Amino acid sequence: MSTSAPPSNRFERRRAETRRALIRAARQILAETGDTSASIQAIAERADVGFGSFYNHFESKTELFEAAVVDALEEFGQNFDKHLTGIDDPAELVAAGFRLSARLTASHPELMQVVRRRGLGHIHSDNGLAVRALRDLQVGMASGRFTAVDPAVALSALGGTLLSMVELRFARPDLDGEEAAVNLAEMVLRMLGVPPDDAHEVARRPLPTLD
Amino acid sequence: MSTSAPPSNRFERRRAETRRALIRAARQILAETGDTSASIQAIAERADVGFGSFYNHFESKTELFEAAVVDALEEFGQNFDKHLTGIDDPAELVAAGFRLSARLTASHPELMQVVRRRGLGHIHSDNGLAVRALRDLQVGMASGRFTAVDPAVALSALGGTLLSMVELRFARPDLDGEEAAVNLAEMVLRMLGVPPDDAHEVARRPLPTLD
DNA sequence: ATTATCTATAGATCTATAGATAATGC
DNA sequence: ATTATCTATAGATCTATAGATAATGC
Repeated sequence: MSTSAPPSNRFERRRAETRRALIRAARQILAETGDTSASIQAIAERADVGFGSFYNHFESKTELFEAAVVDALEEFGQNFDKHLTGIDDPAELVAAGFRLSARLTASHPELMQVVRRRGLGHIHSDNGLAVRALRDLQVGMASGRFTAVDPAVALSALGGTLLSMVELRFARPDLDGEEAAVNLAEMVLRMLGVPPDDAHEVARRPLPTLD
Repeated sequence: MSTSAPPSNRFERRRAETRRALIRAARQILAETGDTSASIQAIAERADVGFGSFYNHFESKTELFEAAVVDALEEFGQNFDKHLTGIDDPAELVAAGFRLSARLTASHPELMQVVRRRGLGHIHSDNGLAVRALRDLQVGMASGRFTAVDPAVALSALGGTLLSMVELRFARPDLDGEEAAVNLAEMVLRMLGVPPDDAHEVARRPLPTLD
């Protein structure tokens, strides 16, 4: 579904482009105000697409906005894949994920505003990011790096703190974002059962360069 | 504002009742679907109030829904006041707050659905609950019970985990709620810097009876 | 020939207000 | 006499669709 075959001909490419334009417009609206009451007409105009085209792709506004959220979460996950591959230690992975997310609020504010406003409801859904996080948590618990608890509980705690950090970045832009991220990462590691000294050190390891 | 003078005469009482009915209807809608696109007419009907009355109290739907969220958070805070007074240890207070919140999802689902859907954006606002939490965190950091960090960071972490626990209760009703709350409370205490042994014990102290 | 997009529009719905009605204060 | 509620409604806006247009496949 997220990895459907690349569009083979010009027809399908154009169709895909129209769909993308609508989703992009929906994402902008979610990021700017989070208010989904904009008319379909206004959305189509923003996407620079004919009004009727909307109905070639979506049955309702709700469906469009939901697709835009899933799309954003997928892109968020791809950033993790891109920048954090090769980190084996689950604890280091969690810390790096926090710090990466903090940086993304600056470099990709539109994307992260969508995560901020709609992420909570997807913590336990089967999107790629949640699935990967769950797997990393389970690896960490199996190896003893993390204290064992119900995986759903650990995932909740991790997702909740991540979202609250994103919220913090946007609500308090006056604070030093890197410092807040490191502090929160350290706290989250302690929460997961990493000894305080260890948590302090791991949270401050150099990050892989994020171009 | 939240503690305005009690309505002196029948006029004001009736006026207040109309306003309450509208807010109650808005809260129901927020709890049921979170979809704020219901028409003002539909909301007025649900509140069993004349359509035009809406404009005597609110200028827009946004204003009404915002008032409903503030109202819900206030009620959430009152539950803390009612059930958790007399607990002096900040760590115990945090743990008891988590367990109380978990129980409230069962006993007051409508209230807690609103907290779930709209709480994140109010973690750093000046509602009563956030202010109290901030104070308790600062007390705990001053006394050394908690590890000192920027209060806004601590508040984020606390609020985020609390909200994710509420999310977990609704998303995974199959899990044992009391157990999940205790586990999360223990994790949060570790996160705040309470030594693991302590955290384990404090999270399991008997709660004050919650009638 | 097929398919998506686009324009135009009918009909439904919604918002905001005006003016009538009902209830209370003084 | 005052004030809030209620009913009715004008005008604006929105949704969903029908039919024309444009672009590509075969």
